[in-house]
Amino acid sequence: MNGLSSALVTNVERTEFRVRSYNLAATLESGQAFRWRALGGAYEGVVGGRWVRLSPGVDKLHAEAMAPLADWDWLAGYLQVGECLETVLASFPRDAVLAEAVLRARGLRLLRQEAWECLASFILSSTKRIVQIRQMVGLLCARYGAPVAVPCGHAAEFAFPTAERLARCSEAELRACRLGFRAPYLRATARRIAGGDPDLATLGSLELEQARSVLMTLPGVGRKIADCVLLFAYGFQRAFPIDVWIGKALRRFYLPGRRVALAEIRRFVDTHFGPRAGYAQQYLFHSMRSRVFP
DNA sequence: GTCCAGGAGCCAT
DNA sequence: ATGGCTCATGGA
Repeated sequence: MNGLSSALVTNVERTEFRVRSYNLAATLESGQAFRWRALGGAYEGVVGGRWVRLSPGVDKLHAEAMAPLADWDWLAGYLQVGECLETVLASFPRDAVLAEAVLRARGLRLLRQEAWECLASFILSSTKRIVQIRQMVGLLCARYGAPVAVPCGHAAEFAFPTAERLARCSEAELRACRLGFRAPYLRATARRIAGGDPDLATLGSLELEQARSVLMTLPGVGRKIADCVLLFAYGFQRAFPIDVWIGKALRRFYLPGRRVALAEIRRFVDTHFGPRAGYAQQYLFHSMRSRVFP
């Protein structure tokens, strides 16, 4: 190895997070975030404009990122390694369906993502499969994201594009990223966010319902996508996104035998799953997706 | 070909 | 309030 590449390789910094029960694969592949690529047992992605490689260990996660780093708080927060999963599970109601879902995805966690990336990604999510959302997000990043530092010899990586950058895109440029009818939604919302109305940095200090109604003023953001952002970016753990999978699961296992409107499903969810309902939702979602039904 | 995907917005009841 | 229709795109 020559001196140059050696110097660059040493720019990778490493750390470990001690964690009780952390299912990295289930967490990073459960449809919360769309930028992680599996490489063997490891995962590579970009968090907060930094390239990251993660791999699971025994009661720990190994992490790599590029120097210089003042600290690892940004990654610990994203991964929510300080969250006590036992406390979360203890808050769940005793019901057999949820219990099985928890067993099927031991160690699944909720991430705490950057608000704009989460919002923009879920605007793209409507009537798309997760693999296709990943493709759209990947195209946006490659074309409009700022390049980030990567290890020597590593393929180029890009940050998630800022709202300001996407606000300058034409609808045609966004459609060229395969966004389809979501292109005008993303463009219009990017312009709102770039203009500072609403200010995503202050939403977290509002009450859940208040923050939700602000998000729902954005083009392309209805109840479901608002709840995804509230849960995955702001940590409102009562938020309970109901997509087609979750709706199917709730009707089948909790409200069977008759035709049930979405409003009734919401009333059931609010009373049944408790203060960490959103966490329960993620277990149910993962369980439904990883299972074959007759 | 047909069906469906981590929906939203619009319009007619 | 509630129920249908349309909006692109790609994979099974």
